[in-house]
Amino acid sequence: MNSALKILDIAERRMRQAGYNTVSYRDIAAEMGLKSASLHYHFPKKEDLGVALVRRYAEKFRDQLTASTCDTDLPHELIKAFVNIYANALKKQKLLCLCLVLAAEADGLPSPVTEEVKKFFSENISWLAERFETLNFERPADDANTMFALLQGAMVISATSDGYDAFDAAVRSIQEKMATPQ
Amino acid sequence: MNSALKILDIAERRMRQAGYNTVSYRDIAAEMGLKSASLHYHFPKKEDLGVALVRRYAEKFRDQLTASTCDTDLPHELIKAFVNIYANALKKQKLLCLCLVLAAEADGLPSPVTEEVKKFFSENISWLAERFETLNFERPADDANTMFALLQGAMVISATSDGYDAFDAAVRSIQEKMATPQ
DNA sequence: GCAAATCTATCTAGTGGTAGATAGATAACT
DNA sequence: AGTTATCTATCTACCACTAGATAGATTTGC
Repeated sequence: MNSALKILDIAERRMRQAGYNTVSYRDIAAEMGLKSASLHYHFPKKEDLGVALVRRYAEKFRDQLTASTCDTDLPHELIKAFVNIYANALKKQKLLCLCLVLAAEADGLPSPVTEEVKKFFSENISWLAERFETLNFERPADDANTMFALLQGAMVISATSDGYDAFDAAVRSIQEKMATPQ
Repeated sequence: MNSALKILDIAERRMRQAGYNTVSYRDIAAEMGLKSASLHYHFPKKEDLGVALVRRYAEKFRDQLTASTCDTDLPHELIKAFVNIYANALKKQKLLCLCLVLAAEADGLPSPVTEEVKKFFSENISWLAERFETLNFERPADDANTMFALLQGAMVISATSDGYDAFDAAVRSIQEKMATPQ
């Protein structure tokens, strides 16, 4: 019953560490104490697992966006809340954004997976743009793209760094420039 | 003689499209009209190929930084020149930064490869920081990290996008905010 | 100057291992 | 009894990598 969930949990963690192609049914099964064939019962093809993974990830992300911390009229607070979603994942779980990792190997992915990743990006950038618009930013769409891109970039750079200096520096600078839109 | 170069060219292109683990000696050899075994003469282990690839990439990047377009005292021009290095790769070759792709799957890479990627990032951010410093930016180090992270993020997002709207939007916004540091 | 030795770059052939995936049996729960 | 979930066993395809041979170019020694 919760085997499917467990598979998703393990697959997500591993993919966020090393990418889509490095993760194998064998390894996931071994960590669960199952045989790799059993995983195909839950996710017939790896592509199915990939799609399910991104869909669940997008859903969890949506939940975080509707959480209390994002419900503010202060630009500074909103930006901080959004940044913290990724900052927490990076520093506490030491994991990158699933969709960032997948997008980096987009051409090597089954196209249904790439499609889901694409949706995740456009959905989140749109969400940010809408919020910026209600906060009367001058260029809400551009700023949303900038904010989102900056976070993804700061994450991927810190994947090979020892600490989080690069991430913090990148974020610090943008927070100052964006929190005062006028 | 230039087989090694050809291998590097093909491997770089393929890795920048689909990541390290998706690229195989077999596929590279097939494209060259050779047998995969022959590739091991030039690069004994895949790890050797990976390291050589990042080193050559870093070198080519260094050359672009010392090119005439980057030799300017106008913040606006410098930023534009730096942005164009990646914008050109993305739009003309439809390729992401090699190190971005590799960093996204860092935990699945041989550690010598990850080390080279790390060097590439720190080297380029340092270069930017130094230039920003001579241009009297208020926070040169932070701005360098922001600039670099933003570009990497904008690239990875546009890997799954149809056009370059997201990339252009992200870059447009940062250019305005950074070109007027005071 | 010629012969021997070495180097370069490729080949054929094969190793052991891992990938995702399938078929069919079996167990467990309801 | 039927559904759910896992098993065993197997398949085909691919992976990185190695051994050993070969043909041609280059270098070395006499």
